[in-house]
Amino acid sequence: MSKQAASLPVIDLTADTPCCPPLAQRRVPAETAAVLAPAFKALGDPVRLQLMSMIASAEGGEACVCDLTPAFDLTGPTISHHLKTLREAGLVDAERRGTWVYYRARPAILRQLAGLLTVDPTAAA
Amino acid sequence: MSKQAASLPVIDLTADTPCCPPLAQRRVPAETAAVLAPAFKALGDPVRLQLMSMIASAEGGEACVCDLTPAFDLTGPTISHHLKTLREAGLVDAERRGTWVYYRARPAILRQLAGLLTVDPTAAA
DNA sequence: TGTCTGATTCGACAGACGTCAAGACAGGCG
DNA sequence: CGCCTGTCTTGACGTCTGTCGAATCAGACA
Repeated sequence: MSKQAASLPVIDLTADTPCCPPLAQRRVPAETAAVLAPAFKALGDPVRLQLMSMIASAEGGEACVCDLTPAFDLTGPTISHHLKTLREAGLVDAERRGTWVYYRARPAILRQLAGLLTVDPTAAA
Repeated sequence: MSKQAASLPVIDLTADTPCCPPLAQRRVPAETAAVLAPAFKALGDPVRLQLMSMIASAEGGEACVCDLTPAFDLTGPTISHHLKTLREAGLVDAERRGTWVYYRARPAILRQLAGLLTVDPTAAA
């Protein structure tokens, strides 16, 4: 990732984000929207949504790229690109161990997003 | 981007969608991903995320376009375009009453999305 | 009827996105 | 060392997206 920091924010939502009163409870301020929208955007592709699920639901909490790639009818570079998108959105972490690279979900941000979308149970459908 | 459905799917997620065991619990099947990803995608823009919040948190559960538009530094057509995107994603409903058009959130799909992102509280950050 | 206001649609444009092939990089092994 | 396998980066291509101005549609009202 030998790039300048400008293009790769690598959001850290684990800590001081102006987090998550439910979307339907208080109006989301522009700054919060700017921070969280990229995470939703990252989940807004069917392939990435499945990748996210495969990683988050994997045994041991992590998944190897070598297991993810063959699950799709896409080339390796394309999967790698999607994983990079998830990484830059702060949704997953990557770690190289020997030959293989493992991806791990970051539950904190998932909880934030879920909290944002939470709806009062008394609200009608 | 992936495919593009003919034109206006206008997803109805209120009923028979193969809904929502949490993303981290069971791997999301391709069909479910294809149905839900567009909803996340619709929320993946800061303007739409704020629009969604303004609508969902509005008094009476609905918001007039005339109240939404001036909250942004964007033209009317652009706001209208974003609202159309939210509508096509099944996140909101529109209703014209006289001169004004009112938008109303659809809690059911918000609940589905929130459920998908739910994480076991025992999971570490 | 005509006109005014609010909202959407249309047409166009720059920029971003998803995808692939080809190449580069990293680590293991002979 | 060289070679192999797994992963990522680069460069390119076509499509989609966000935005605007202009035109159009829908009601209200005189």
